[in-house]
Amino acid sequence: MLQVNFIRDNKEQVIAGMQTRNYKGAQLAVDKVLMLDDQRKSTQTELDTILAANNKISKEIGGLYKQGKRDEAEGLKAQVESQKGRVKELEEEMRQVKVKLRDALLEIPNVPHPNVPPGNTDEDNEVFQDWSKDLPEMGADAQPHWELGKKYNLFDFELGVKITGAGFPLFRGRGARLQRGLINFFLDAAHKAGYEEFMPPLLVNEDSARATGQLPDKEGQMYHATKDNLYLIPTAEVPVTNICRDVILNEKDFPIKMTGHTPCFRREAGSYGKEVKGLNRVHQFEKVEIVQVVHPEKSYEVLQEMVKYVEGLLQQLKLPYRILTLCGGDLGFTSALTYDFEVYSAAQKRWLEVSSISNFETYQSNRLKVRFKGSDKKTHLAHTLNGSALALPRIIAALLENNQTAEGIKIPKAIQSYVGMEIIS
RNA sequence: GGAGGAGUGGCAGAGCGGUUGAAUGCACUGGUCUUGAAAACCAGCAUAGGCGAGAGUCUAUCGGGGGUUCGAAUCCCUCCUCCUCCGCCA
Repeated sequence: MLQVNFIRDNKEQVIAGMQTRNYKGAQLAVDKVLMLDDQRKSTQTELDTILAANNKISKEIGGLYKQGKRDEAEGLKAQVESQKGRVKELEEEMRQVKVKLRDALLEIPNVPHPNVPPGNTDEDNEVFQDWSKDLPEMGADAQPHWELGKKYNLFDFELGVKITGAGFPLFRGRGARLQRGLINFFLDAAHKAGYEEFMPPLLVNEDSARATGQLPDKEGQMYHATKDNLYLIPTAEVPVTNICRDVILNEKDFPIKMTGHTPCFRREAGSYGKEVKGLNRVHQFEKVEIVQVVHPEKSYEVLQEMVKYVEGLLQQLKLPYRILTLCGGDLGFTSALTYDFEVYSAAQKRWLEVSSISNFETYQSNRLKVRFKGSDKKTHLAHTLNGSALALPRIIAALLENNQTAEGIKIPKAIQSYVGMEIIS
């Protein structure tokens, strides 16, 4: 979430940003935050005044007892005692106003970067780099990946249903090896690019889920192990970013580059139809995530670097891709600027999103409390960024569909040594 | 899962009801000294929030939450984490 003081100092900018996102009632939401903050301040001022007086008297009582002046001490005791009711009231008021303020702040989205194009839906996203000119033509007999998976026995949705339910694919044989090879390929690439590799826990506690913003906003998106009150991670972003929670860094620690492969669990409640056919949308999938925590002055430079990095991966895989700048209406609530990567799925004749790279500026770090000591010796919030590099199912879908030939599915050179095959036939 | 012990500043470690936001040591930062460094010496060194132009000042925080008390790091309850022993187990 945004800092109250930032909202106070940049009120017009915050409201304008909310309008870019087609947020209704921006002015009202912002005024509510400021009003609640004023209320918080005045309550604290009153409370602090009483507490200061009480503390002072209590110290005097200590002195009086030492001198044996019991009667005087008793009188002062009564004086403090008389304030207790009011203190309780104010403390309760404080608690309530803080909760209200937090809730109001959660309603305020991040301020979009000036480069964010206006617009309402994914139709309005700006194609910032496009390879659509030489899209592969597969012919009428081209098969979608779910047919190819069946044909070559790479994955089995029916068995996934039997074991768990819809949306839990079972990879087998060469399909499983293809996936494992790709994961290793992505992890090795991240390692070469200077990211530290992590294998984090796949269940997280409430604090972690709250810090990266899954709670309370996206509660329904996560699987919840209620007995232990733990959540299955919807992305490695959650455990990996939480490494830096409540940490005060030194400027020389930047940039912090982290990566990790994890399964991701998403309930995707309400999804159905063609959009979710095959591997297009599933409840459990593999993903390699990259996360950076950087100095605020560097974050947009780093965002470009991350885009270039993901671009490099797709080029090595020889997949036709395009990069989109998300418009105001499609931009994630917590992001200031997001680039989506889509690969072309030749048999389905559609673009599939495989990566989303975002700069959250301080929006995430404010909740995480990731700070650093600047050269001015003060603490400041760091900027956080993350992106998929990459999500597996749709990459696999596109690889299978685009590389199908009469002889079989050709494995791109870059990953042959990882997969241990040149062709799936 | 059962029994016992413990959680204090970046680290180590005192304090166990009264001016203790917290001794001391180490680390760190600045200074003196030195050709430079080390050593020695001097000074500084938590986070968040309120008030204030600022100097500053007040409040909260000694694993988390709650309670007792005029007053809690110190007493009580509860939860969490770590250590030791037993049980179970890939």
